[in-house]
Amino acid sequence: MYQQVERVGHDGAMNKQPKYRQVADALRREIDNGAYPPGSRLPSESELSTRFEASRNTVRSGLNALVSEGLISSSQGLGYEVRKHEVFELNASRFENLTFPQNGDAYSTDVTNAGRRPSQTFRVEMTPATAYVADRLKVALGSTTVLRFCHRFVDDVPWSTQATYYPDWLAKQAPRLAEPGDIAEGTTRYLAAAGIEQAGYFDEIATRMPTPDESRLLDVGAGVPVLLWTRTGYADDRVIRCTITTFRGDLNRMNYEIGTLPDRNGDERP
Amino acid sequence: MYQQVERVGHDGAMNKQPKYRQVADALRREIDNGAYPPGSRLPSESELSTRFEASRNTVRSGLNALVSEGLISSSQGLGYEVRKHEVFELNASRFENLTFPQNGDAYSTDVTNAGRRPSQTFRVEMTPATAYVADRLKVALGSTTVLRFCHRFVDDVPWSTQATYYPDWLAKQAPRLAEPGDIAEGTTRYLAAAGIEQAGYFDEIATRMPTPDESRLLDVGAGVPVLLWTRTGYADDRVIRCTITTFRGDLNRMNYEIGTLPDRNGDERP
DNA sequence: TTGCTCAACTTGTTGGTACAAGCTGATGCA
DNA sequence: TGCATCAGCTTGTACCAACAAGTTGAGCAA
Repeated sequence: MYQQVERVGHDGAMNKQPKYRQVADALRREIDNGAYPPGSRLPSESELSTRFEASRNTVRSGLNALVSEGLISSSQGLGYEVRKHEVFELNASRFENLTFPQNGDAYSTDVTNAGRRPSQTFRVEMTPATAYVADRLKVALGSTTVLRFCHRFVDDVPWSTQATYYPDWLAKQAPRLAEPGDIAEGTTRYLAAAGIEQAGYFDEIATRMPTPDESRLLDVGAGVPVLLWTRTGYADDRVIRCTITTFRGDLNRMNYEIGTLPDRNGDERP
Repeated sequence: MYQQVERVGHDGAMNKQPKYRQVADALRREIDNGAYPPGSRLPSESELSTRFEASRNTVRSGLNALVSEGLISSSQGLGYEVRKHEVFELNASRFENLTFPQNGDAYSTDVTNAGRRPSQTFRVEMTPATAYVADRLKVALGSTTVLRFCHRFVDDVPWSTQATYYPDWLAKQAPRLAEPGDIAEGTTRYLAAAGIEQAGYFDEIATRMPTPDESRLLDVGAGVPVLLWTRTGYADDRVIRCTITTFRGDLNRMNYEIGTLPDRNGDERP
């Protein structure tokens, strides 16, 4: 039942692409052209099967490729939808200082300023340092750290997770870090009051596909990478914290302003 | 021929996961445990088919999920291999100045310092500004820009593409920008000699799955996102360039040092 | 009108088969 | 010995069939 689709006379150029890829390429082209705008639904598998003279499985392979590219998503019973991308800008270089109302970064402020509604769940726990965290905090692997963990939402859509690790010595010096509740005035301000002023930080940005855990927390399907942001904060020569933030890659972009640059106004798309 | 694998007595907990997902989860666990270390080969589809008492198609679905996660890769005739991740660090905040030997960023220097061999192909062309570039360069959509394009390799492995766009007015002021050859002393130094000194820049970092073009240029298969780095350079109030760099997300990590921080030495893993 | 059921759509899962095509090592010929 | 060939492994592509399960709207019942 195998049939190689050679269509030489039909296509002009020698066409050695497998059928499922032809399907994917054709649909991708139509999506790019705007024939299927963001948010619209694609024809059903059986319709595409008829159109491309291919079996349902072959069409599914093609669609699956587009899902992996992050171009479309599917839901059982509903069909395939062209994905929308509304990117949220994160200004990471704005130096953290005491004027920020809460928790070290400008999440709530930025989201509210964008006219969206922020919400989050929060927990505190003591946890042994993983290799990654131990390296950055300059503590022994497995030694105790205080973890303050946020799961953040924008308009009730899962947006990011943020895990901040503090070394044990700092938690002794600033005991409220290890207490379960929120720190009303913000951790940065609280630490400053305790004599710990963050003087600089080191940011690392990486990307990869989400682990199953991350897929669950951020509610991302196949084809959406995560953006990993690790910020290690220093006061003098001491590491005072390590913050690992996981973003949905399709909804976020990080910005850094360095040196002298004019006032920015207009917004732009990816 | 459909059979739901309910295995209640066997598994204890109610097991409602589809079979292909059970396969993926089991293999992921074994890879994480080190049973299949990076670079090693997985059992063949038919062996897995026997082990999991599933059809080859079902096993392929499970393996496909792991490929999409970026955990393994497959090659026809060879089998499935657990992916290795050697991450290359890119220090993006080191302020660009005249001491850099070439082309605006520290690519060759960094790669050579890491004991790897850099190589690149290069081309120059005049091209109309896309919406993305026009926005950043503050020029009209479709107006002429000079594009200087690099395709970069590390030890002959495709690593990144870098497209730098210069506005037309700048190319008139610094005509060698539009000439096809390399600028020996580096574009930054050349522009400084022409009276254009970059005073600051604005960086944007995003991630997504590669387009087919990017997959080809960077030689990435399914499951590897790209890291997009856009740097817009300013001199006084004028935008002098916009550089869009595309990295393989599995091989690169970007770093920013901001504020005062101690000397860093030890290296670390993701 | 309101609310429920159900048919008819959608995609998801699992099985089967067949052949194409890439890789490797054994075999055999020169 | 050296080289070409080929058998036997691997994954890749393509088809078929059947049933599970989520969604929606039509239509009937209260």
